[in-house]
This record gives sequence, C-alpha cells and structure tokens, in this order.
Amino acid sequence: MDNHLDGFFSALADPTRRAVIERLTTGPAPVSELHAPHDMALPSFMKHLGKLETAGLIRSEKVGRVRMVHIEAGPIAEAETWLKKQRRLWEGRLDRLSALAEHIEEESNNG
Amino acid sequence: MDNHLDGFFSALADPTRRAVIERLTTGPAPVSELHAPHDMALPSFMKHLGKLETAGLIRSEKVGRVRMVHIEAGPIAEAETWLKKQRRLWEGRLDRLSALAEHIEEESNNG
DNA sequence: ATAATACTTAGCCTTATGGATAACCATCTT
DNA sequence: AAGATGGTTATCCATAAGGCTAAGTATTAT
Repeated sequence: MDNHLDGFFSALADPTRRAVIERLTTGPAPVSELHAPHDMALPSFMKHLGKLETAGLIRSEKVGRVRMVHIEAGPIAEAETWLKKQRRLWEGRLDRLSALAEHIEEESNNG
Repeated sequence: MDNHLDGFFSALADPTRRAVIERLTTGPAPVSELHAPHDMALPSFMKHLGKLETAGLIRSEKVGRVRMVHIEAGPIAEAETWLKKQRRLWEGRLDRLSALAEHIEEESNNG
C-alpha cells in the first residue's frame, strides 16, 4: 500500500509547488519563466522542481541552455481517485447511519 | 491562496496517517484501537493523530479515559476540488491542442 | 573572443518531521 | 486501596526540508 502517494502528496504540500502546477496547466514553460514570480533564489526554486519531477508530477527536457517543463498526467488522477474513494466510503457510512437512525425512529413510532 | 491545502496535503503525505484515515472511513475508534496495527510507540503515533487533527481531517473527544476519534468531512472534498480543477484545466489544454493538431492536418490535406 | 544567459553544483544553515524512552496522571477494575 | 488501562508530557535524536550564497558549466549573442 506504499504507492507513489507519499511523494505525490508531499509534493503538493507546498504553495510554491502548487503554484507551479497551476501555472503549468496553462502550458509548458522554461525554468526561468516558472521561477520569475517566486521571490526566491534559483537553486532553491530548482529544488522544488526537482521534487515535483521525482514525484512524477512534471517532466522536463533541456533544449540548448533552456530547460522546458511540462505537467504530467497520471499522478493527479491517481490521488484524486484515492481521495474520492475515502470520501465515498465515509459518505456511505453516514448514509447507513442515517438509514439506521430513521429505522430506529420508525420503530419507536410504531412500537 | 495559502489555504489549508498545505496542512492537508502534508497530513496525507505519510502512510501511517493515510492508513488511519482509511480505517476511520469504516467508523470512529478509540486511540488504542487505531494505534494497534502500527508498530510504533504510542507517543509517536499520537503525533500523527495530532497532525491529522490540526489539518482538520479528524476530530476527537475524550470520554472517561478513552479518546474517541472520527473523520471529518470538509477538507477531503476541498482537496479533491483543487485536484479536479487542475486536471480539468490541463485536460482542457490537451483538448485544444489536439483540436489544433486536427485542424492543421486538415489544412495540409486540403491545401 | 567576449560577454551574457540559463541553468548546475556544492556547501552551509535553521527548522520541521518522524521516531524513541521515561515518567506522569486519570480512570476503571478487583 | 491497589493495579491495570489508556493516554499525556517532557526530552532527546537523526534525518529531511526549505532557504541561502558562491562558484562553475554550457549555450547563445555580439
């Protein structure tokens, strides 16, 4: 059960990295452009990109001296699936509980 | 833009804590029961519960000497929403790209 | 050939994280 | 009243995370 969810969630547990993902949904970009809006030294910023890349959330390749970065599909869907599953299980339980509550109420009305 | 997503994602970035959440979808439980399957000292385990609680993912109250823990609704849905949004944006972009590609292909066939 | 651009690498620092032990307090049980 | 149960508090420790500066390496531009 120790999937890539670890790296995935911890990759998104940082506002800088979430901002990068949000930016990348509008299309690929070179490192320098991604870096621009963040008030932080480039090497620090590169660490964030590194984390996103090892988590599989982005991919990048270098063309000349420029490194282009683009978003990656799979992982987001995977995490979404996990969350959805938990929510469903939990909501299902609530439903059964309220059904039970109704049942008990009926019983007490009729009996 | 610095919501509760930080705490939320980092709370789920650990297998122990995700396991606790999974367990809690089947219903509330006392700390000792939650702890049992995890090969880890109680105080260490309690830190995980603490993180889940400050992230708003669980809530707990003490009855006698027992502390009962249950899962909390909102945050999961919120994170799911964020992920869904990113995925939609990104898929939307792919769609536009492939539409563009088709268009170009048509052009080159007709012209 | 020089200089500017766009990263890279290396090393340092501080705080957060995930784990442990030891000792403590508050309830039940017997 | 003792003892067992179920947490809690206090410390401590090692490693990871997030930030920095300084210096280095390729490419491209002049």
